[in-house]
Amino acid sequence: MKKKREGKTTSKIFDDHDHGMCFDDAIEQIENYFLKKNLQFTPLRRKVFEILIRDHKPLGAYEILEALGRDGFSSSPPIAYRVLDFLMEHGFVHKIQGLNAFIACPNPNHSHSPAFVICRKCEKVAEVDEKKSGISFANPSIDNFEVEKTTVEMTGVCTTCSRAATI
Amino acid sequence: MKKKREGKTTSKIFDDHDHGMCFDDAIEQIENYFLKKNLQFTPLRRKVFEILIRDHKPLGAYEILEALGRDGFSSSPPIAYRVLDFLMEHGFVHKIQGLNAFIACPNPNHSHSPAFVICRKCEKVAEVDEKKSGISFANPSIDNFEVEKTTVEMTGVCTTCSRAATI
DNA sequence: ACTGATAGTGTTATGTTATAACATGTTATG
DNA sequence: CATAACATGTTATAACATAACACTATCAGT
Repeated sequence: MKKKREGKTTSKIFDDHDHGMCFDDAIEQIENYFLKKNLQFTPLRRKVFEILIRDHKPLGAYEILEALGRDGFSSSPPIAYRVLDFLMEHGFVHKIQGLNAFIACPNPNHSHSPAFVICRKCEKVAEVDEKKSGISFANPSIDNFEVEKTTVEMTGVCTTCSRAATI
Repeated sequence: MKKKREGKTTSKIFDDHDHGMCFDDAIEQIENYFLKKNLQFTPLRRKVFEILIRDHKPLGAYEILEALGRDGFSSSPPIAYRVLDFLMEHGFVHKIQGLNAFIACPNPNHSHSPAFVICRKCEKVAEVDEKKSGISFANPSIDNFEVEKTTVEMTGVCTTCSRAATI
């Protein structure tokens, strides 16, 4: 029951989001990936990923733990952190440093140097690619240094929130 | 006793660091800035800045607190966090998200969108400007979003550490 | 000088995020 | 079917951060 994205034209980063596609595609992709790599997509790992992809918003580790508890899993901290580490290693989850929170990556084939746009009011987060972000961070190379991983986060206010505010 | 930088030519980001200049210049700059802005450069604020600029490496809030305690100041957490917030507001301290640590900014006149290079082995950190970093993040502008602040951190291994390792 | 506003520091308590260490269960493989 | 490797569970604690309130100092206006 795979939905296709409806024919929107605007590229409003926080709005043009067809969640049905996201969820189903993402589950399928992660299943395929794990199969191909001979990794176990266990019930716990599946559940954590589902929790994250369901809302597609950043969740703290302890929020994830609560959700796990509600669904009958153990809810002691290491459970969440271990699974999150695992999913992050494989690019299916990213940590949003500015929020101490985790977000699912629906498409791990994306650049492995994601950038995030974070609204500090509604705390919505969008993952953007280099072109959209106006930020270029491909292959950063520094004298005397080998870059392994980049963290790029842009915090501000989305138009929805700024319109809502009197300020 | 202001030292001038010696005539090095390489731009080895982790190595070409004349600390004497850094410290004295930085203290002078922050004093002038506070004077001009009619802000108090109190003993506590001075001490926190000195602690950070002394080693010019990232320190956790609790490391700073220990140092404060040794120097006769109170060492309960809010003390450090308040001063750090204050110094960050004015650009003299930055937080390194990837380390939950704070680093002094010797030159707050730099771009207000700093980027950091972090060695995950020795945990040394260098602040780089856009040109050096190969990363361009000036005026990032996103559809439907007003960027207020950017966080850019590049984690990897510096050549000193990678030479030292057998790996 | 008195009053009140503001800013800075101190203190206690607690909230939040993350990991260490070890026990138990489960799966793949020789 | 033994055993190595992987996965999960549990307890305890470490590390990071803030809330709420008390006290002091400084300074502007009266």
